Amino acid sequence: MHKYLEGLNANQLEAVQHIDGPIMIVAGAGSGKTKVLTTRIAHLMKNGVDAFNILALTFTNKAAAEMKERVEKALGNSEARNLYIGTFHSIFARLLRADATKLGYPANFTIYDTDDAKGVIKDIVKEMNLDDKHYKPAYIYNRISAAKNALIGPVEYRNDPHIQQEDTRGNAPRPLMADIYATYANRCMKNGAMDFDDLLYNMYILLTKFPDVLAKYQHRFHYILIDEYQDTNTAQYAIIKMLGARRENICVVGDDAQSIYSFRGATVQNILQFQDDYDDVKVVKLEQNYRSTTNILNVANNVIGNNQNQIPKELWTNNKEGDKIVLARTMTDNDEGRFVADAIKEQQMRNHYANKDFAILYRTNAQSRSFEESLRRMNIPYKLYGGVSFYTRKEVKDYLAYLRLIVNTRDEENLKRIINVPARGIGKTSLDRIIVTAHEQDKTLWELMEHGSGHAKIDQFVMMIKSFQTMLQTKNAYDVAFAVGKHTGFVQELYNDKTVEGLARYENVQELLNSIKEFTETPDEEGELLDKSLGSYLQQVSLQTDTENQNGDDIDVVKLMTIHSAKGLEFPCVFSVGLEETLFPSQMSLYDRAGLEEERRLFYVAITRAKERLWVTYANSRYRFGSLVQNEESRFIQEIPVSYIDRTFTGISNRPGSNTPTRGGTSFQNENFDKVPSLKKLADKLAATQQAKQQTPAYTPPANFEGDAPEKMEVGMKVQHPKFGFGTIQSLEGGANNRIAGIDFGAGHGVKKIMLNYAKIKIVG
DNA sequence: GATATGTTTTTTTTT
DNA sequence: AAAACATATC
Repeated sequence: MHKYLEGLNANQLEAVQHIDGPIMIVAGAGSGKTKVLTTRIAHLMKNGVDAFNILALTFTNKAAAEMKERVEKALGNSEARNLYIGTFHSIFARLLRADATKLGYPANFTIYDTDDAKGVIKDIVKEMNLDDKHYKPAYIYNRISAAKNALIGPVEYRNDPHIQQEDTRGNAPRPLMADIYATYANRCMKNGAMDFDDLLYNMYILLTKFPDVLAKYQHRFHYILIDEYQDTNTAQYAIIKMLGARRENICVVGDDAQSIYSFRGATVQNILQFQDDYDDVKVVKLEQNYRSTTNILNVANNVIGNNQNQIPKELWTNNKEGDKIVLARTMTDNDEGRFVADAIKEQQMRNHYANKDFAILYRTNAQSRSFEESLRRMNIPYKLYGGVSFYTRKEVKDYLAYLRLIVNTRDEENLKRIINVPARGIGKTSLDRIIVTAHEQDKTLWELMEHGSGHAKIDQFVMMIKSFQTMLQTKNAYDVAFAVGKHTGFVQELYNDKTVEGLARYENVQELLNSIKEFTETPDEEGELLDKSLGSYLQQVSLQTDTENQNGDDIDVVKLMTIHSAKGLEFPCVFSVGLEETLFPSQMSLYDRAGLEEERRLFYVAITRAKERLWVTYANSRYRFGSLVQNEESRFIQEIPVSYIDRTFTGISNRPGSNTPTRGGTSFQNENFDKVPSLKKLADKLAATQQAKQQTPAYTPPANFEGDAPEKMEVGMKVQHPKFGFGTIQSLEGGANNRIAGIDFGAGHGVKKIMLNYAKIKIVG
């Protein structure tokens, strides 16, 4: 047997050695899925398949990079670099470059991220004179996104009676949705830009409308492999089907129990029905788990057993039993943070774990705060994955906007973004005038400005951008980017800002420049001259999320991330935190079975990331939107059989910084919890305060309302405000010309800081 | 046109 | 609580 096939179990071997015809690999968590995929690719190549004829699609760049690396290792040569391995989005972006002009886009089209797209929608809503409180850009974006992922274009959208009903019925009708969608699609094309969903949708359109293009790729890709097939949406499904129709050498790998992306249009039906899509589908189940202890796996199996819809399978392991899992309940989110940091320290002392052996997994990015604080306090190094991405920081987006504009001047969004950054005297009024004229003449902003605008500062700006464009042909991405930073004054301005935030911004821009430099300095591989142009750089950076490329695997730090970003990863010790109703499961998911089952699958994913030790934690109360809220424990807690639980901790131990007393350390029966108000009491209290609010009569200001002079005010005085009504002065601060009073207006408005120079305040007693 | 101040919104999850 | 946004003032 070949060396690369050693160490595979019977089922894995069967999956690897199947060469022609459709195959579905149902791979449970930790069953060696990536190993099978990579070995199968190596096996195909050992059997004479050319790397150029293999297409492998993943969901993250990280997964793609790992796959490429492991194939290379298995092969022992550099042939793997010719493989088409990448995310759906990056591979399709690459393929679309070649034929974008057929669809009316420039070859160097811009890729809009979510913020860019929402910005365009916001502009459109404004232009149509609609209320953006009702036509919320985020809502519209999601709706358009869902349509595209279901292959519903603007025309189909308008003509679909069911969709029209959704948009026009109900208590919040949005009858102009179809118009906005159509305008948005037009605007994007005019801007020469595609959003994330367009990369899929337009790929589908390209293959459907141009049979020669379809034929080209059908002949190129003899073997297609799809990772995480349970997370594919309708558009991805249709494209795969078309690309693979000629040979049907399609290999899909997935686990219906880990389907957690339905909000992105993913439909688990794709994997459930794969066997109906093709004749003679070979099905291989990988049910042996090599990752987790028996206890952890049993917990996972029990939890997921509460779901109704699933492919029957039995995940088992030969691994040792391991410790029971630790269930911990704390008073507040801060206590939860402290508990986790303490537990990490304790494990490091007792069992000699390194920092990088720990992961803290949460439902929402906003939960990271308390863990960051506690880890920092205990000097435990950590790294945050996801959240506000490096590439969505304002200064980075501004810099990239310059670069994108230079490559694609059709794009108004990026032009508008930086035309006055740094300030060069082209303000809102001038800009609005150009926008109106351009739209009247059906031209892009750039077309209008290009040949002289009659506005000296704008002409100067145009000349500058043009000078950068001349560099595109001869200079690499870094040289152009550097020149842009220098000649626009952009970098200088950030450098001059010596505030803490300004310093951070300057550093971020330097980091961006470094990454561009790194891009241009990647050595050419033999026989292949890599494209180091700015256009090439922008293409890949637009699809980069910084969960990747920050080679975090090597550094010894605790990792903090959402469960979604943890998919596909594993850690010796895992903390699954925030198991509270309305948080996990999320509030949004509580009302239908499908939503709840997806949350449960998410919990399943969290549990199955753990190899050796697992903690499940939750807090009685936590800050949300700046105010303290009480939560019940998650229903998922009840689904963990008590026999696997080591309930060693409730409450928070008695240590400095904690104001929660504990008796006898960490006992299960802790009296603190008797003091937690019952749900009933809370509900009553809530109702009472709401009633109080309603009983406060609406206040209407008297006519001819005149205020008194600021210097007359004193603490304790009863005063009257035209909007807030009667109140009492609680505090006074600021100098003679800038007096600020803290005034308590009672139940309706509470305490407000009022600037006495501007507000009219009348003394009434 | 830029800056300062006040008001509103944000939280699912990501390519 | 923080950020994004909108309005007012210079």
